[in-house]
Amino acid sequence: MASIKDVAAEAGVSVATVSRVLNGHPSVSEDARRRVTAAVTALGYRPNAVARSLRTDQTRTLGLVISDVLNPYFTELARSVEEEARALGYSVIIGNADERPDLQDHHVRTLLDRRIDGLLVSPTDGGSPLMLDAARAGTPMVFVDRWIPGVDVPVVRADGREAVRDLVAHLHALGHRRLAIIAGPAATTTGRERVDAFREALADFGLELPGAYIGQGDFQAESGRRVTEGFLDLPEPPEVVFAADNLMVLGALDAVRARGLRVPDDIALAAFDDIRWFVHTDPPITAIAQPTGELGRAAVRALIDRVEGRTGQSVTLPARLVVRRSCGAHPTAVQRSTS
Amino acid sequence: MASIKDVAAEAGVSVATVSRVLNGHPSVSEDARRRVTAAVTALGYRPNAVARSLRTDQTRTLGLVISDVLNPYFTELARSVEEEARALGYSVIIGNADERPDLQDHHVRTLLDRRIDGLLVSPTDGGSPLMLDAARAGTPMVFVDRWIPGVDVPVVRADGREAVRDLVAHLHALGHRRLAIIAGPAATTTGRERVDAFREALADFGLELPGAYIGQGDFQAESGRRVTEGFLDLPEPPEVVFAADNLMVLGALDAVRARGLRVPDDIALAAFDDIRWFVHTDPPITAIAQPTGELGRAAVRALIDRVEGRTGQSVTLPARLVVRRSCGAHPTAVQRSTS
DNA sequence: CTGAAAGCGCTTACAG
DNA sequence: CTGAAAGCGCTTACAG
Repeated sequence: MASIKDVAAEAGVSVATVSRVLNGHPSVSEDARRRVTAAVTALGYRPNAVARSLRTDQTRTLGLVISDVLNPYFTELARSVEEEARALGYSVIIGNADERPDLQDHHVRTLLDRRIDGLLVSPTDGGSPLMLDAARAGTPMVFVDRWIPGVDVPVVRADGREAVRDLVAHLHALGHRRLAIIAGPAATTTGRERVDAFREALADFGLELPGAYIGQGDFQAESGRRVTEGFLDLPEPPEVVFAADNLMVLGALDAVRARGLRVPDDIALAAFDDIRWFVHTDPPITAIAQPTGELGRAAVRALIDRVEGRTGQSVTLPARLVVRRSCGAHPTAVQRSTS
Repeated sequence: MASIKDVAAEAGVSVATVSRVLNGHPSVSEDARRRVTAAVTALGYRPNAVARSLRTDQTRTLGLVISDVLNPYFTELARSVEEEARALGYSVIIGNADERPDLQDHHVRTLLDRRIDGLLVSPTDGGSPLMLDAARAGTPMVFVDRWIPGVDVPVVRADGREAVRDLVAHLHALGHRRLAIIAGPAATTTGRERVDAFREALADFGLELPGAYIGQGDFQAESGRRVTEGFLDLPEPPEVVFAADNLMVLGALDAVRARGLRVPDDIALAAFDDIRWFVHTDPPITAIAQPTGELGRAAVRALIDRVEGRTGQSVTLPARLVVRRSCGAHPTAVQRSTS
């Protein structure tokens, strides 16, 4: 592969001059610029980003560590992150933690070794020493969706409190009183917050959230199935199961189907995170939708602000309830969205 | 951030010795090794992968350019690719082309500039000069799922011919005679092959595939909707619509639903690529499943073979039909899978 | 406007 | 077993 030296030789100038025209430096004669450009195309020269990074101490690359690529929510997040980053002149390298702290650490380490300019993380756990150290050491960092309390890092996320309250109001209006939740891992903020929001909303309606109605999931489909089976085995099963993410509701659906039960007649279902398929499931699933694209873009902007020395801000956007049929027929007054 | 010099100073040895212990070189005294290790942990030193890459001319990184991250098929492919690569000591950087040739080129260029060791591509089109040049210039490369004819690059893919024939047999047995297809872009191999396989299978049953029954899609949901609307507007609409990927069938479902029609009573639906949600759609969707994980792993092995100087082989794995209810009730004899 | 030279952080023959 | 030194491909003050 042709190097800058080859280009310099071909153009009859020094490598310094080649570098200057490559980087659009103003003080280069028109003649030199023309010859360099010609040499570049003649040789099919492409600058070596590795060498450039070593020299400039910047990679124009952002790292994104997501909890699970198989989850459409994160996939959409990743897409908007890459899009915004690209628009701002950065590349992004994605690491998939698969909800495993060890894998998460592996990716953080790899990304740090590659000297990415900034790190976007949706932590799978309470934070490993590695990640905490990186944050303290001053690596530009921003948390998206999930975050780690007590660390001085901006957080970009959706607040689902209002939407969860709307959901509970909807369920209550439909006559449901025994509501259960499939929670995410307690080590994650979203795992805890969604249960808290649910519990508080229930309290507003004079309802309780008994321990038996809190199933411990891990944001993966299989745990949704397991927890739902447990609910169905209860002497008094819940009337509604609210899954804290879109994968666990898939598992819940599997479990309900395996028992030959029907939704919403025998049991109602709802989920956090909305995906396109929910319109076409049997029945269409009521869900809480996050402004995913906006979150991704805001996170990138906050991170790049930090990378470039500005102060990146935390951002919290509201989530919203999308009512469908999985919780039962409902008065049109409550209806926020039909599809 | 501490550099190798700092470690050398701290350990009281030369940078050469530090490098040797870092790379597990045998000829280092036990004493030196101990002091270096101690210095490394004391300083929290992490080797700079950028510098190492520049020096060794290898990045231990593979590039993966997929057609669409929002498509669960590619997401699963990406996951298995990363997994296998990691097991073999490589990282992977994913580029999402969003089915756009220009974006694909952008990512190929970026990846090449970063001097990735090898490139895995699922081309969105017939191949840009950039990609063709890279292949000719000897960049280790492997095509997955889709490929470009006439280029000397191994191809790892699924052959859906048998499964498509099984699908047509299934449809024929159910009494369907007017079968239509939503095709992928003619510029992609999968866009063409699936139509060909469909046409051939129809011919085996004495059926034709009229031009009006071939809708031109682009592998995205919206095109599935548009094409399906066109089919429904036909004086004689098809009895079955077969979508060449899982996103377009989503659009088809949207279109059918918008007209108030029912599947399979009014129109039958089937798709290429199986996803977990198909079990829970209304009705469950009959699909052709690819051995996605296997494809990803085989592609990585073939690519790493090339990277490391061995001859990476092309691999073709069979796809299989998964019968559900979207094409109508069916004799259990034909049934390959229920869920 | 232009070039010679230093240096980014590593690895690796080459000597000893 | 160990170190001095060269060099990977760039960028960028410094002189001119």
